[in-house]
Amino acid sequence: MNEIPARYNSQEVEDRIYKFWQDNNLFSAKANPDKKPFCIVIPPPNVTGILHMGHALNNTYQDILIRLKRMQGFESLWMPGTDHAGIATQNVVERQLAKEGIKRQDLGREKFLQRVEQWKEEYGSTIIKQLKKLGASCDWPRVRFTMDEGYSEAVKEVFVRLWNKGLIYQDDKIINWCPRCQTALSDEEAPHRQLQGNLYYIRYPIKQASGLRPQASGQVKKACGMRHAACDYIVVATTRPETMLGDSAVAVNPKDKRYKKFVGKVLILPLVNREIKIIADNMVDRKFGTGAVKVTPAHDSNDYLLGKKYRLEFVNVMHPDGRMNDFAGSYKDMDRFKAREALLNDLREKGLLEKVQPHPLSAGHCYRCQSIIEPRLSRQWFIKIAPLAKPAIKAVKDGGIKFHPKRWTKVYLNWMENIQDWCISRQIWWGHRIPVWYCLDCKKEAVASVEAPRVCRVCNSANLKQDDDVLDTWFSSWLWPFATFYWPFDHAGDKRLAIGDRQKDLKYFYPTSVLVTAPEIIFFWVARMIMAGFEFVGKEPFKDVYIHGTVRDREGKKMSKSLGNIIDPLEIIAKYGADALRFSLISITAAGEDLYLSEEKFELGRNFANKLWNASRFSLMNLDLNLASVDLCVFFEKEKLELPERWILSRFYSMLGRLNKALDNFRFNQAANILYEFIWHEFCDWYIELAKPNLLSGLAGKRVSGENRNTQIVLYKVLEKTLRCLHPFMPFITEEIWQKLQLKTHNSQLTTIMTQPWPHIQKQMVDQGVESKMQLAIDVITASRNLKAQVKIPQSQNVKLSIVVKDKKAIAALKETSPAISYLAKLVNLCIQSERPGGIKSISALSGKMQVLLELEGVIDIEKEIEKLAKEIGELTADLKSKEARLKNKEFLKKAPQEVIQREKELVTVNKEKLAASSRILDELKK
RNA sequence: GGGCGCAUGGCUUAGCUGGUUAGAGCGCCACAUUCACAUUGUGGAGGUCAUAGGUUCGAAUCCUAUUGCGCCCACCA
Repeated sequence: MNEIPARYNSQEVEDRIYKFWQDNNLFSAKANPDKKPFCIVIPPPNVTGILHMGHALNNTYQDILIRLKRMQGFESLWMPGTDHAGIATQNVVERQLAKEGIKRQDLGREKFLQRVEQWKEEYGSTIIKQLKKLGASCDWPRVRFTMDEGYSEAVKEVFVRLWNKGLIYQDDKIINWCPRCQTALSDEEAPHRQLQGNLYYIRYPIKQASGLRPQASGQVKKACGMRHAACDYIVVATTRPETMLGDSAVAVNPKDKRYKKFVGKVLILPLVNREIKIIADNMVDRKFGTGAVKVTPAHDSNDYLLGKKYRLEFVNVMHPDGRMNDFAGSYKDMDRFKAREALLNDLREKGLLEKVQPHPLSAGHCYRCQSIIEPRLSRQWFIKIAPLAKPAIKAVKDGGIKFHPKRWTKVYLNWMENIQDWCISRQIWWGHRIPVWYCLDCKKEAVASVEAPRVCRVCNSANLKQDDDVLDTWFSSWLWPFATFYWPFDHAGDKRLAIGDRQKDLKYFYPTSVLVTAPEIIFFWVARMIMAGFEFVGKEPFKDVYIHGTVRDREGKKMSKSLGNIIDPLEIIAKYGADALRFSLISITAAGEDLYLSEEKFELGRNFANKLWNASRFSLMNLDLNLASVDLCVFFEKEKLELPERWILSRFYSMLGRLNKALDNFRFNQAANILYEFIWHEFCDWYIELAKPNLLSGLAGKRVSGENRNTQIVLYKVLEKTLRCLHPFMPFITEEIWQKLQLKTHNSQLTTIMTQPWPHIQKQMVDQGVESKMQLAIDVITASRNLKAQVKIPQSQNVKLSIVVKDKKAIAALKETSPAISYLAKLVNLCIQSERPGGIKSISALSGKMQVLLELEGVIDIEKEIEKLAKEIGELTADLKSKEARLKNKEFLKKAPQEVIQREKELVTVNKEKLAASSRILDELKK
């Protein structure tokens, strides 16, 4: 006993066990024709990443599945890796440079990239180390990085294939521009968020026939939109007034009577005094603002369309960093928001700012730095994505790929069916450079190629230049499920596997089985992987997509560094243990719902681990036989076991049935709770207590046959199988205990729980009769404890108990279990009969079919007892009334299933008996 | 503007295909410490299942509407 501490010490166990697993190569998986494959590719965390609760949750789900399937006999592969995360990583390194007072431009492209590499070498494995702390059983030697040499070849290959199909094009479009990161972003990377902004109403003077321009204030008379023929100006409403410097028209709706006469006239754009036209287009909403809209084709996507349609001027008024440029006149070099203020002041002074209205609006925000996105006209690379979406839509509609929970299917389909072309070029340096080359001499043709071309195909010049931009990070991530298997095989890049083995691996493990991720990743990654899978490999990348919730703080806010509400999983692991972290996270998260976290929640897992530890400690202290030759099924058939043993076996196997079902349905929290309930409240609370008399010498109440050996076997078997069931959830503690158990009962060398088979259901051991007999005993014991507490008799004091029950089966069952009852309820005498004995002073409790009476030596508090009985009688009467009414209802009798009616009838009988008994006692007491 | 989710005791929640006396955990109250575990045990108090209608023999569960909270999508000048 001394060698096992009374408290589970996760710190002492976890690193040692993890090392044991790794040293024994237990996470590795190989194409194995004798087994079915099960494969998960990890959502590759950013190389810059440090483990947060979202990762902890995400990877715990994956590890549970991987470990479960490994035990269930699958060749279970968890493919690990990291993502180069272009913008995020570049930002991190740029920030580091800033501390040294350097900009990346000072270094130049080559040197900067060296810096990033250097940074990656130093910190890139942080997240991997942290995943190991969590217990992740990834096949680490396979680890991939989205900028591995071989992986990069896959990226280029894909680009060229799409290029050859004509699906890649370059175009000038309004894109999401982040002025801080100074790059284009895809629509998904610029999520809209609510802002409290203003709607500014600005007067644009009309150019008079005389050619005279109205002066500033004083001269203007009437606003337009007022049905006056002689307006001097038109009022437009805008939320981004600084963009007016780039206006090239004002648009109205052609049906708008207020403005009909102005269409075709010319306005003088204030502040810059440029002439712009008034045009009419159906796109304009007559009801919004003044019904007249300024048109800025280089800074707004709608305006861009108008600009193209009416051949307007495209005036870009900003530098890439968000400051105003030469076209902004006196506002040149001001930041866009400073310029806004300055410009509004000037308008106000000139009397051209009619009014300002608070106006909630939503604007894109950079998903990496949160800056407000500037829609900006620029030349970028795009993919025509609609053709790729087709098979990806079909696969989900046909059920070839399933989302769990189901509701995400709709979200996915809705996005897919309205998919927009994907902007894939980024103006940063860290990433896959776009494999397109231009000839600087003839300038005739751009070429896309996996290998850098030597000479121009047209003019043979060697003066070629590669495109400066890099590809969107997600353009490499979308290949993850197959590029990690070295697709397309024939590139020389990575020498870790022979080409034949690469092909074999992909063939064996692809399509992968399950993808586990968070909802915000559906568009970025899940949808695109599905498209890539069909396009490049011809098959779906995975069969099931499990979408879990978002980790929030206790107020429901997302956890973020800036909010300071982070709970660091590594601190939790240090304090509570990785198993506790894992179990707590899983157990409190309803399927697919967000989870609201606070540190106390981890006590749940820690306490549970400690409970299991101590139950095991007790078992280890009391197991002294070599059980190597015992087969549970044979044993069960041969031996006539006592009720507690039959009961715990029955409970175990019915628990296993429910557990399997929950896991099959991705109901992880339910699975965790089934195990918790069984281990704590059945195995520990009841079975171990019932096993004690047989195991411990010198305890009173030894059960009849006192078969110590049978008790040992059942205790061991149930514990050992339970450990296996719990292993995917709490891998460390289960391994530690399991190995100790093997040593104690088998004298065996160290093996591992990891590769033990998942327990098989043994239906012959599930026995409803046994369970209800035991339930009767549990009810009596509980009632007895309850009665003792009520009259403040210490639980340890021996008492006399009578049970009154009519049901003959129940009487027989109670007689069978009476030793156990007497032991656990501390009874000197247990009297089971069908009629209440007279003349004994006692208090009573109703439990199921039984009335339980506790004999008392002293005086009973009659008032209290009467009160309690009256309450009971009241409740019983009400209940009886409603049940009898139901049984008289013809519709009920006609339509309800027989078993429901039957049970209702039984309850009426039982309740009637109880009511009669209670009334009788009440009468006695009243005398 | 469209879509989705959530609403159950003081807090966090389970309740999957309608039939329970609506389960837990934390917190609270009372009692318990030689016998695996105070990271414990035993017992208790505490719920008109957001509101209003409807379907049904029967609704926390299904339908409709309302309210509140949260999330996602959209070319909301």
